[in-house]
Amino acid sequence: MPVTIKDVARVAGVSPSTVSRALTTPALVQAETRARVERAAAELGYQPNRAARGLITGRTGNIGLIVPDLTNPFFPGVVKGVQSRARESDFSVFLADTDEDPSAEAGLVRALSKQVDGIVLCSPRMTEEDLRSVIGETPVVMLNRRVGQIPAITIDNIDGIRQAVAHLAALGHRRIGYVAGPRLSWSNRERARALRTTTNAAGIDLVEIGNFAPQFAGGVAAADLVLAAGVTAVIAYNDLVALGLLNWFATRGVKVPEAISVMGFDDIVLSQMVSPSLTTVAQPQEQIGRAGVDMLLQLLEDPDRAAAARRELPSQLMVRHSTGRAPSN
Amino acid sequence: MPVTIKDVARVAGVSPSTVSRALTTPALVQAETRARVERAAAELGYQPNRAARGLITGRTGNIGLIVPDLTNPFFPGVVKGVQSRARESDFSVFLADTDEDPSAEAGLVRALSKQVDGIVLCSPRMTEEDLRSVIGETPVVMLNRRVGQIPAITIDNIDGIRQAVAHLAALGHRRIGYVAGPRLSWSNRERARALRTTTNAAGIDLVEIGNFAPQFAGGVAAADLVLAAGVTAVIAYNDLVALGLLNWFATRGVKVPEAISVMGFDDIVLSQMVSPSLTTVAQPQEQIGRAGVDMLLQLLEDPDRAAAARRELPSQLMVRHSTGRAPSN
DNA sequence: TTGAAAGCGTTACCAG
DNA sequence: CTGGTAACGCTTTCAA
Repeated sequence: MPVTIKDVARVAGVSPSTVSRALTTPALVQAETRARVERAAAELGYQPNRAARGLITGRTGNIGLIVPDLTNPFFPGVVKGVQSRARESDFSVFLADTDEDPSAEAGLVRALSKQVDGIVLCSPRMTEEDLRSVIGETPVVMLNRRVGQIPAITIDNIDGIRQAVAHLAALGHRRIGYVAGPRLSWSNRERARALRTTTNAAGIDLVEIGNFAPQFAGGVAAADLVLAAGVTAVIAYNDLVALGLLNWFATRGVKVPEAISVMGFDDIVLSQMVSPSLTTVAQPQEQIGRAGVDMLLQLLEDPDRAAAARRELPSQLMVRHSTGRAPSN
Repeated sequence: MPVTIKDVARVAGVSPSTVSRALTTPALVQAETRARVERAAAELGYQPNRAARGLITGRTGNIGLIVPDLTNPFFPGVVKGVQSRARESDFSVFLADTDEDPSAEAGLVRALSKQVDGIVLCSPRMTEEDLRSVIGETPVVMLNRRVGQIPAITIDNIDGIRQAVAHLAALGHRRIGYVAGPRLSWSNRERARALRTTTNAAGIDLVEIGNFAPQFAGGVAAADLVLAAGVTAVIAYNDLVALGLLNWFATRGVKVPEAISVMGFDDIVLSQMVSPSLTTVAQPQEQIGRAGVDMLLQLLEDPDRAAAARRELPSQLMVRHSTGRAPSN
């Protein structure tokens, strides 16, 4: 029922081959013939069948995107970036959500790999072993994780933490807490490590608390531990955790920032929607997504040259009310 | 390079036809042969090429999902539902985000339609005319909108509004505001209409304010108008708008719920993360997504019988702090 | 119950 | 510059 290349060929009075060329390699066909083909195609509303094309070219025009949890507002930002960048190059996006289940990741990659030209793996939690086995089979770009030479987009966690600590130090804090995220999260390990060296260099005491789930509930769960730690400021693994802290502090009657300063990481939109608004380190979410697709497309063009590509995006401290003033002590 | 059906056939010592049958219509092949094929397939890690299969069966095993804006936390919930239900039936999901641009919707549907068996259209804003033209070409299930006999999943907006108004009435409110959402949104029109009849029946004054963008900024923009309207309670088109109101009220020093009660709609996770937590009407987001896929799959099975399908899910008032106590007046 | 062959819509290759 | 033919990986007749 749908119109095929043969229909167009018949209407244009040429062979299917010529139609194919006219539409995909216009330079190879006479201007007049091309015009005739284009007219016929438009008239019939012809849309090439991508599956058929992919069968022979080996290119599907699709990319896969795997995220841990769409419910964490950080990821939709990334997804939008991937989406819009992909569409610019006429790629479609397969989306899969692993529900924070590391064991599902590898399977999903394998399932998707047959239908896509490459995969953007967002914040993968899987083991390095799984990772390596999986990237052997399909072009993959990782977001928010760096493992060896695997193509990856990351942000500058170290500098982000540096900015955060400098801010707290300037406010006079001498003892701060860190509510850690998932043990398997690369970002978490990076941030924790940066925090240790930075606070150490600044002569600030660091109390590490956790690990906790990278969600609101994780922050709620951590809140009392934070209070017990005797810190005047706390940095949470991400904004969601920070919001959980904020919320529990509010119900406990602990004033923020008067009694304790709170900082997040990510700059999800929510962080400006709460009061006090949340001081946080911004990750350019859409840009991360776009950069991931950029790199993947390069990788598809030229597997060798791009294979070594890694790119680090800047992070940016956003000072807001939750660290608004220095504590008295 | 990838392993094809022929490879499996060779290893199993049978013909490709038999492999195909063993894997897709096991009943048609002898138990022993089938076992041999399955062993070979597993050993080689064979994954059928869906594109090739689709070429001949006319089924892609993919569904398309189009949402207005992934950044509104309502939609990720729906996407997760679609995702997980689709995966249960071995379907993959193409995702597209229109960025709240109604004119992009029809084009996206057309672009996707060649690559999918059907499309789930979430909260479409496009005109009825576009809608009808588009559904003529591809199986479509709408979410959160009802137009004629087009298959659709909706929630019971009327009952949701009824519960909301009853709650406010019980608290003693006699004059309430409604911050309207997008003019083109079906949900918005439904809620506004329900609000008129319900408040009218209860002898409550209704002040309609807006339209505003269905986002945090929309609520911020509406807040002063709400204060000027002299209402003791306000219902926002959705939670995001309500959060915008809450935020602006906070900066204005207007106490919620003491000075004014605020209600949202949707029950996005955020609504429990702010303080005061937001009273809202819950829409079962994942369930909406799942129901949409359910209906789409039915529709694919049996286009005639299911074509008339429409399903309405219940909505549920969630009372929280933002309407916590009755106003004194 | 199994195999051979045709064909899905497209592009690539080779003549002309 | 264009047409014919083969091939992509799979399923589906049709015979055996």
